[in-house]
Amino acid sequence: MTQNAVHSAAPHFSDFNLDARILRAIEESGYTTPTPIQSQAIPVVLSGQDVMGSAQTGTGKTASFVLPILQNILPLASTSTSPARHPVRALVLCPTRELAVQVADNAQKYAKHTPIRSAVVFGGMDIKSQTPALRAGVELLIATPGRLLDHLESGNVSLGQVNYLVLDEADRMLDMGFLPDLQRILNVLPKQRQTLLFSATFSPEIRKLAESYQKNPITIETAQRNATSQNITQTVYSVSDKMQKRSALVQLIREQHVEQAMIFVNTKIEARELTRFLQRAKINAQSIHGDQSQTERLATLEGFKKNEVLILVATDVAARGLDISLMPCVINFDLPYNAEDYVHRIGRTGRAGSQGRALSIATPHDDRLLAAICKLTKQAFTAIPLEPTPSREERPRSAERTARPPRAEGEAPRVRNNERSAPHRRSAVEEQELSHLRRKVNLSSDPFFTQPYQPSPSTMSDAEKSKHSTWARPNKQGQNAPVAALFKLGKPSKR
DNA sequence: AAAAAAC
Repeated sequence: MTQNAVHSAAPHFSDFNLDARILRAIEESGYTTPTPIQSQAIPVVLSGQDVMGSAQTGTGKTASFVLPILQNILPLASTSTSPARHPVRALVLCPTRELAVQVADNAQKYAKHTPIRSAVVFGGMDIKSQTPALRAGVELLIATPGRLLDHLESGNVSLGQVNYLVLDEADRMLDMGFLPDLQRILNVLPKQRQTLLFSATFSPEIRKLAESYQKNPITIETAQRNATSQNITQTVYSVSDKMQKRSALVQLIREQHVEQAMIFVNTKIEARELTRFLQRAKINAQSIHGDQSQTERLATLEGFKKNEVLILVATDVAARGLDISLMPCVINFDLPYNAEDYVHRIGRTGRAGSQGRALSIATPHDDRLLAAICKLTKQAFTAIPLEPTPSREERPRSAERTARPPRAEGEAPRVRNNERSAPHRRSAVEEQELSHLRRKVNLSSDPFFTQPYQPSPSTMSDAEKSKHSTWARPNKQGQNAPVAALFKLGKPSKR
């Protein structure tokens, strides 16, 4: 192994003291140059120290703990068939089931030429199918907390020899909802262990809390704290009230040429209803949220990865960690309640050096949420208004209106009603009106749509601005011009 | 104020 003595060329994975079998798997995955978080974290994890690692979304945090952990446990991996010779040495905890699956897939990929055994356990699936692997023994276990506790209580697994603990999306794992389960797991782990925390975001409170779970942690930050990826062009659009959001969304999808996107909403009900709405507008949409069966969630995510589904309407179950290759666009239909979630949501795009777009829809009601996002990510947004045309006659008919009357505030969500009013029951008039919305609008020559970023009258210094390259883009049209352009072109023609 | 995570 090269020890990186005098090194002028670009860094390479072979610079680390990794076993040839691990290096081979890295090579087969097509990676040559480690990312900054990998360059910095891997040696520290190999050295045995605790790490609190934060790096922007899509910069390879998973490999930065998986690779050195594999290296560290490799000498202990037995080829014996005795379960007793295969205790769990390393445990990775994840906040969602899909993320656990993804991390496990990665671990499997990097471990494939080694005798290290790994398994993943998570809820919502038959527990019996997970038991044999645990009973046979695995060195590396990836899990969601609840199901892991279930297996612990059933005596399917023992964690008494876990020397490496990773909290992936650590700030989430340490929040109130997870803390009790996490504490119960920590209670059965050896005190003598390495604890690694990784996330793109750490609030000051969580950062402080995290310290109590680690021993002299080395903090590794490869970017400004809580920063969004530079690869993502972020735009915020405003509408005057909540009822405008659906038609604004359809406009954005059509006029911004959104071909594949994740659309985030704040509730499971909204995920279901918005998906239904988009499907009626003949948009290829599916949803993913916690009220679905796990089988359905996994199938939908697979379909989205394979481009069989173009629009994935998601709750924050899909906000963190998920790596969907070259996914080009994230839309916040609702702004998230936590500013950190904004960073994670938009981080589903612009990964591994690719370019991405993030569009958000805000109402005046969302001012405080937007302000919190600006503050956290150290950016200023000027929302671009998307106002409906003034006269009732000229106003574009929203697909929502066409499909069914809008739901009044406070009225119970009409979930069952929705199920019955399937697209084939639409009247001819409704069909005709919907066809307006489906009309393909070619706006590629309009400067607004080839120049999506709206710079803000900034209060930032030039030095600060230079850290946010997307800021510097001038808007020759002036702030209101794009709005007018959008509305003129967005109007359905009366024919 | 909501989502997620065990049965």
